[in-house]
Amino acid sequence: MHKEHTLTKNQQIIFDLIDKSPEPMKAYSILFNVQKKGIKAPLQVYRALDKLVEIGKIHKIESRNAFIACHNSSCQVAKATAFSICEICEKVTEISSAGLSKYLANFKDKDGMKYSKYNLEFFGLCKKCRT
Amino acid sequence: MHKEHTLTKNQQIIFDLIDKSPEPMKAYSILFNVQKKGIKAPLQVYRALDKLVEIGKIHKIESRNAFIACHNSSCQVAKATAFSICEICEKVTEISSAGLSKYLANFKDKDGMKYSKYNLEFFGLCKKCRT
DNA sequence: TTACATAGTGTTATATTATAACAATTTAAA
DNA sequence: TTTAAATTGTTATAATATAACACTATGTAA
Repeated sequence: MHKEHTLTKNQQIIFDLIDKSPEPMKAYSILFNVQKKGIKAPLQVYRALDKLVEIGKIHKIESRNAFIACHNSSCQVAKATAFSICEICEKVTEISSAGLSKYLANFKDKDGMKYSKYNLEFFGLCKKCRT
Repeated sequence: MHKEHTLTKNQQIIFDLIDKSPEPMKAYSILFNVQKKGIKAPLQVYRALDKLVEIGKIHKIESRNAFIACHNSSCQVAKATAFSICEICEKVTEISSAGLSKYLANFKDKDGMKYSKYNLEFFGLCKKCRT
């Protein structure tokens, strides 16, 4: 479970928008959508995004420069993320697999180094697009 | 082993530069470095980068918007990549672990879907920066 | 060898993503 | 209450990436 943070006004507005979105949202699309709520500048969006990522309420899909809400309630470590991405429809799903996260959290490189933080993006075709 | 492709002039110039670099290179840094060789515009760089990524000669580090040469000669599937990234010095190393790639190539999500293509980025501190 | 398709090139302009710098305000803790 | 830390609002600008178009090279098949 996430540590509870009281979101500020801008953070709440932007989180709500991302949380309602069925797909990852890009920063300038977020900006466009919240302008009627008084958020006028890119920086206001990016600052809220940075904070929301930091506290684990949202994740950034690095290969897409887009953001989705975290729906992984068992996600202890907000910094360990895994997603599947459909290369046709661009649907993105957060993967919550105890096995996978355990494997990656325990993975050691050649030098015996372990990493608590990672981002994994799988690419393929979703059920719909495969048919 | 990579299928042999004859690189074009621009592709070769840009690959050589990235291949010699001890660290991932960003597109505009590449551009700056190859201007004396007659490559003048961003698009010339991006086109070569796209092709080099496509044929597996280089990889893109998504979280850094930077490119490194593939030094993983056993990398059958150029589309299955894993890196460790030092959060202090930004050193990036390609991970070649048969165990890891086997695990990820065989990973199935909830719906039983397997993914041949993935990108994994681990974050931590490298040996030097840990001390 | 010619003709054709495919891939690559060069160029200008522009779109998209993200941060710097600074002043003012709010919040939370000592 | 006072003080430090975080957040906000704002303008300007940096950094990353693609669109569109005309032209050129290369390989292949008739």
